[in-house]
Amino acid sequence: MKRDSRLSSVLHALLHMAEHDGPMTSDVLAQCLGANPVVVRRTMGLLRNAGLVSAARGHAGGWRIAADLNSVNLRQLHEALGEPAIFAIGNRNENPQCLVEQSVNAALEDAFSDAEALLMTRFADVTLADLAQDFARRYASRRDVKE
Amino acid sequence: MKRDSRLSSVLHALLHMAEHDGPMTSDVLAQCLGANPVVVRRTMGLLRNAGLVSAARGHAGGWRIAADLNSVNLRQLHEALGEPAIFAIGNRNENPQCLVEQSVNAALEDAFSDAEALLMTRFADVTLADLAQDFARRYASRRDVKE
DNA sequence: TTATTCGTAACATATAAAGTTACATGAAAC
DNA sequence: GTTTCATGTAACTTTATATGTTACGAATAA
Ligand code: FES
Ligand code: FES
Repeated sequence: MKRDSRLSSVLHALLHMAEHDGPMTSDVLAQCLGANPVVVRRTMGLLRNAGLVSAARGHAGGWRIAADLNSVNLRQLHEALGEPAIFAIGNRNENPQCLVEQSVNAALEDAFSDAEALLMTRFADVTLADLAQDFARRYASRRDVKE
Repeated sequence: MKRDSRLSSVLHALLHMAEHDGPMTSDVLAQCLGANPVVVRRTMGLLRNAGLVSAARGHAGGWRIAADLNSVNLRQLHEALGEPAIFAIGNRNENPQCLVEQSVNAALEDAFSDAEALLMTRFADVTLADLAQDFARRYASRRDVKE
């Protein structure tokens, strides 16, 4: 299965934007991510719909963050992306008449929903500001190594 | 992404086999699951490699469970299937030089590995015997409704 | 008026799960 | 021993979905 990497992508883009003055264009972000500008627009458009970023057209246009880094967490971003399916493993048949399949599905769904709940809790706990700080720490320690 | 439904499939097959005397052929299981006999052989073959089922060829051949229902849990089955990827969401680039991406990946992997650990714990807690019992309960309560 | 940039539809490609065909191998029935 | 039944597997096809690409319209500033 091909994994959905949009959350990773938008995080990368947002952190890049956080470290950058002024708007960044889809083309620049796409080059940064090793992705396609249209895909960037498509994906960032979802964040725009959620009010997390704003877009401006024309000269000196592009994307900028429209929220406080402290107030945006990973869960919000996941939601802004439409809450895509988290698991690559699933039930064969979601609406089985067969009682055996019902038992199987119930057991699996129990386990998966617990794991999903934990993941969402972890996501809610990490803000863009946290990531920016982690980046700053990594940046500083790399400079230490160089010196 | 297309979700991997093999765990669900083999559980369905195993419970069916648990309720059934004698071996069951790939064709019968496939019909039960609404799947393909070759896919059944392919998938059950992994369980055979793990010693969980045995296969016999020729007349009166087929698959049978080769372990105590109490001693087989969902985690073992997941492992027997080759521990396929659990998440449909992932990092864009697993080996980034970019420090921003490193921060993003680290944060996401933290959250995902916690969720995966919880899922594996839940899986380890559910045995085939548990599922068979749950099935028996559902079967009984359906008969109650009918009467 | 021109250059730039987003917005979006339509189509193309890539990847992986599941399905399918084909045939070899082995075991029981006759 | 020959036939029938069943697994074992390789090779290929289909299907689903994420991502990429092309094309063009709309808005905005130089
Ligand atoms: S921050 Fe732009 S390439 Fe990673
Ligand atoms: S148990 Fe065979 S169809 Fe569900």
